[in-house]
Amino acid sequence: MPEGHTIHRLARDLRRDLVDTELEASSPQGRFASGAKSLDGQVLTATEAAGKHLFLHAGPNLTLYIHLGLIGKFRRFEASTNRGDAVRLRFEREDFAWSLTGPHTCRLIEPPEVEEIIARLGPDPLRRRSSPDQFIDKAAKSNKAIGALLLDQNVIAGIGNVYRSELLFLAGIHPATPAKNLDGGVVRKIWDTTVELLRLGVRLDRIVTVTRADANGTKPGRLGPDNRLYAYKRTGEPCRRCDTPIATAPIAGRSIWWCPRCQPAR
DNA sequence: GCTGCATGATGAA
DNA sequence: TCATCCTGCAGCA
Repeated sequence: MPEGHTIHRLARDLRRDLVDTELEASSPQGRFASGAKSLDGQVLTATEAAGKHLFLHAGPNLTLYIHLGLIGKFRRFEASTNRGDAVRLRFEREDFAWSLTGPHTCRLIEPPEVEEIIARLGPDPLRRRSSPDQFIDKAAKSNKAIGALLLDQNVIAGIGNVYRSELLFLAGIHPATPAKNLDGGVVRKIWDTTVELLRLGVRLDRIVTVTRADANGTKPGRLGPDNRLYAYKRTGEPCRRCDTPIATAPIAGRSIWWCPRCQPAR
């Protein structure tokens, strides 16, 4: 589930649940035993998300750095449903627990590394002061397909495989279009849409891109599991706007989906 | 029960 | 570009 919206939502939920409290940390599965031991008893001071990277600050020089990767999850369980198994890190409370499974990265780092990680990311549409300028500049100079560029975290941080298909659908751009062929205004518009969609994703805690108009008046939050997206994984199904079958092909090593009519090749 | 895939990133080739 | 890592679960026998 992890694109940028997931991580920012986690930062928010973990902040509400755990900031200013003493952590009760353990590593049931054992792979983070020493880290959990270091965190145990520390007070969580702040949480922070940058792109798909999550930072839990426990004091001025101790930060837990988590990247969920493709299959990682960080979930909140009621105490009664709290299960062990593959849990890399658990924060236990009286009534609930946060359980981290399958993360790509989970380790303790110090402030300089936090800065390095954030510095090498492209602008994150969900961070307050981020500006699209760098993204627009890089796009203007890139020979890469826009479908590939949107996945490059050094160019724009937080977009994943679902959002890249959906953003290009909404922009009416064929995913194989070289980024530098796109007008700056078009790229800026992609950014604006990304801000909008990621924010909605944080609020709903799920990816929804279909607009009200295309959902026949149904509120996006009420859309069923099969009508929240325009293109992603809809191979052969009719486009929600023009009924043309959705196409797919690999770009940057992963499948992308588009509507051949709404997003014609140029 | 087993296989393969998944909203990701990396290091080797 | 490809294999690899991490886990869970849909789809299949």
